[in-house]
Amino acid sequence: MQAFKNRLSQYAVINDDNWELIDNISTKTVTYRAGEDIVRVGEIAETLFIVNKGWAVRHRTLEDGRRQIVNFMLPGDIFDLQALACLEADHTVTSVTDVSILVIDTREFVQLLRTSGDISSSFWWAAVQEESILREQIVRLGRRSAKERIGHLLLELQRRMNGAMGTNHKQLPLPLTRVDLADALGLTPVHVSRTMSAMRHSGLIEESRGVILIDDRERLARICHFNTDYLHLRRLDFSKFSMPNGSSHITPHTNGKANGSSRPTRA
Amino acid sequence: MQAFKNRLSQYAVINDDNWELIDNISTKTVTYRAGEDIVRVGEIAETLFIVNKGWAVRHRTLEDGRRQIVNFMLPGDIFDLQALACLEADHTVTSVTDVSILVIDTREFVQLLRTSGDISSSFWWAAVQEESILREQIVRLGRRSAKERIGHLLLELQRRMNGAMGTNHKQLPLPLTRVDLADALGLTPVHVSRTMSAMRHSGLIEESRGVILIDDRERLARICHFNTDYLHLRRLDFSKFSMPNGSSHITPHTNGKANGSSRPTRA
DNA sequence: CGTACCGTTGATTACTGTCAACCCAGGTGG
DNA sequence: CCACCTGGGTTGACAGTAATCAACGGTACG
Repeated sequence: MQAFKNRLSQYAVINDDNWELIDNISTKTVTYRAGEDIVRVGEIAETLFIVNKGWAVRHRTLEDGRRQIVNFMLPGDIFDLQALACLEADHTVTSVTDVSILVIDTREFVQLLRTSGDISSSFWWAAVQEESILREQIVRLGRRSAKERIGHLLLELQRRMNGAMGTNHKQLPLPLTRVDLADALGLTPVHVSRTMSAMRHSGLIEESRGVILIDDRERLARICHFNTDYLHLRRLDFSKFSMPNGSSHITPHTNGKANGSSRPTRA
Repeated sequence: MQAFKNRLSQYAVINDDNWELIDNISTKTVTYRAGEDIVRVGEIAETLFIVNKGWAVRHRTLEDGRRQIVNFMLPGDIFDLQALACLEADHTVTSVTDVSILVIDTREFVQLLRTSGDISSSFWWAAVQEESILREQIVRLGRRSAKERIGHLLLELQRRMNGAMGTNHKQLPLPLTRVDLADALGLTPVHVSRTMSAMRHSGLIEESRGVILIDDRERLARICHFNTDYLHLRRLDFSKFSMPNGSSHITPHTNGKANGSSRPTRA
């Protein structure tokens, strides 16, 4: 849960009662070895998942073998919120590294959402951010060159990893093969390899033993038109969700105006 | 609201009390001429929107002018659910045709979600479907040829329009230029034109005065690897959201087991 | 020490982009 | 009623990015 809390605490003001509620969510930890399927197409999920450690991908394979990675799931990411609607999974989720996953029962989770507006908001924010990342992936695939796609993705993953870990490193441990990158970026592994080596030669990135180093983030960001707006990294205003004064019985653990002070700030 | 109700009623069992709640949502109707911006990048939305009539697109333009359409908004589609998190819009929404839009106040909407589990579920389902459509767009852009992208998008739009209108036509009125299609599909207008004319010659589609006719849907679907699973067109099971027996005070208009019968069916 | 997996590089092909001309329908105005 | 204009759409010639096919090299591991 730590990674999710890291992520959240940077962007939202959560009071102690609510941190306690989050801590008390009853979870089961499950681990998978690298390359195992966590969710399969067509399954109806009964649970939500939060990545605790390791990387996973959501992907789809067409009948003729073409594979597209839809998004990467990093520590702190929640997935299958769609389980709440009890729908069939339309993609497979597979671990990339060894992973540990927190499993949350859907019914219990829905109850939790009812008890606290702040918690609803937290998860809602996470869902909005995820969707936003999907939209950016669409722009990446539709309108960027190979070099831009690679640089842009690396910057995104770096930002997200730092958010999950509560760090701000220039290094990015990247447990992905050229095939993975190609399948995420709509390219072939050969072309990814070629393009990355060109980027290495022009000093945009360095790479050694699975770790990417981006020395001049500004420069890479300029070249790739990377802009963090879509990650919604600003402080949140949760007042929309706070309970009206007349109905505090819905929220036993918080009072209606607890977050009145959390106006949006231009971090 | 009719289009949304059409869409919803095909996939969910909603009881009369809840239909009434939906009908009583207080909305304001706003109309825009073709080509006007409805939501601009960077704005913080205070409202939700439901498309009532006409088409709109969500899109983003890079600094150098490259433009990507992220998704199409058809009648019955809800947008800016992210307004609930009070976040800045990361894309612009623009009308394609003249449109009429229902505007719903966020606060009031959040209240409504609290009063009925069925209503929460309906909107949740819509949100999940939307996200699913985004994921399919990613696969389309990443791993499909020009011909497949075009055919696949046309089939999706046809299915969605029929869902919104409650019809099952072979015709699809398509108010999009080649430029729009190109910007949605990550191609150039010239190539879209060429590819569509090839598709016309091979009898995959017909086109006259802005209306596409897909005579042999099966054939086109086979060629484009189109599969409707991602649209989640099956009956929903809302029991996850139904209130537990002990807390019916939260849901004055419905009792806890009203939807016990809506098991998922293999339509 | 050989196998397996991954990354790299070269040669060639092909799909899609670019630039530019032309066409056509619809609306406007003389 | 017809010349004119405008915004799509189409077509051709050519260019360029990325895909394909294939060989080779390095590192990990049994």
